[in-house]
Amino acid sequence: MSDEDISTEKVILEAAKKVFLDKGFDGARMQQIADEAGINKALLHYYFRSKDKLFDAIFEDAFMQFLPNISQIMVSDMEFSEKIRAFVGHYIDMLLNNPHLPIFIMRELQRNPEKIIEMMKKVGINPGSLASYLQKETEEGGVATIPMVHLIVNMIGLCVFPFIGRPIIEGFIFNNNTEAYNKFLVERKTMVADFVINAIQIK
Amino acid sequence: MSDEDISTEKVILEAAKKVFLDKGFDGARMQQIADEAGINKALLHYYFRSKDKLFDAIFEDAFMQFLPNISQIMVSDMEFSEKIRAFVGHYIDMLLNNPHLPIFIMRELQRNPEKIIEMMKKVGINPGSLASYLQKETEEGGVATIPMVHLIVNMIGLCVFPFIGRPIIEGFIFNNNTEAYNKFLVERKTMVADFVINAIQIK
DNA sequence: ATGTAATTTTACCAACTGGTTAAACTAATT
DNA sequence: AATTAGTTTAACCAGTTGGTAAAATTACAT
Repeated sequence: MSDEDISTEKVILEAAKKVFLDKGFDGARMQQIADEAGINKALLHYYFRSKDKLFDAIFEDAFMQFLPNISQIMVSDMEFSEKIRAFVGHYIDMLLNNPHLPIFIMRELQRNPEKIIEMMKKVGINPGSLASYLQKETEEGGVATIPMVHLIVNMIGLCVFPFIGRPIIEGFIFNNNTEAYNKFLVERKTMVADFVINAIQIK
Repeated sequence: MSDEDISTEKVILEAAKKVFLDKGFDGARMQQIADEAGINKALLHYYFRSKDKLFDAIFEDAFMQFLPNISQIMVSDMEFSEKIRAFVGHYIDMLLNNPHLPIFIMRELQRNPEKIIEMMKKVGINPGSLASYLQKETEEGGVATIPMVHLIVNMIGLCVFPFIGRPIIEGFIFNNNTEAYNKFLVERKTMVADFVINAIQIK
């Protein structure tokens, strides 16, 4: 019982994640999720009573996965530039494994912005305290005095944007050459790090 | 006839733009667009035969508006750093006037990536030639040898991302303080320009 | 063997949605 | 007065969608 139970639940969650991430809540169909999971619609409602409940389960997981664990790296004892290199590398790697994550999160948060409050409670991190910690470190370390909030947004944006803007970049810049686009994404692991490190160096 | 005709069509288009940009194609309802326009559903179909046709009219406009006219500025005779400052300033200004544009474009292009081909035909620009033009200019001008494709994506990403990620930035970083978030956006006009210029300077 | 939970099958429902139709009304044109 | 295009009203339709109900089946555990 328990074995099958868990595995079926996981199969459903995986199928739901796939469909929801691709189509969004409004575009997703319960039937499609059932098909993807290899079960029928009735069983879907047997495990998760409603589309909303199923979606919530997916979204919470996805949001946690999307949240860069920036603190963990940034509070280590590396050189500041090495911290940036480590963060960018890890974060882009995660996005390469979950390319649909960013647009999904953004799309659904725009559909229901109040959700952000719910999420803030479930996550313990406090971006404010991290920012002031880093602000101090950079000021002491001969790094340009860019407000830390901007630096954090810049870093995340540089990592995330190429995934959100995939159709435009792949289609417009790379003439629909998927291979070139993927190579471009991998290149960015070093390219973005160099870019950021250079940007905050005092001349 | 012609007078009323044009004005009603515009009213519908404005209403449709508002609803589509906010809800996306899947989330938008024809009834809601009719209400927003202050007319009834029948008249909506009288002017635009179907939801798809109405959406296409909106999307094409929105896409053109979103496309940064990067070439125009970049081929002028300014200093390279001034070009960057001008581009970032103009582009962020446009986004401040159309804050929902980025997430709308990204969402709908993900829903129907083939659309990018249709759009490429309607737009004359060729990002490839611009990139090689700029590449030459920077190499001659003592600027760091960052591949121009990365530089362009970086610039656009730095401008666009704060608008796409609004709920996260406003909610998570600014504790839902909308005023602080807006101030942050305006700051970025100089902040992003400085950041990019610094990043590509050779030390 | 018996009971129990998981699963399928099938049929079904109510609400919603895009879209249509036709008749009537309005206001400006001729 | 007659015409015409724009617009409203209101009813309606067919397809889709989330969700339910119930009976039958499967598989496992006691």
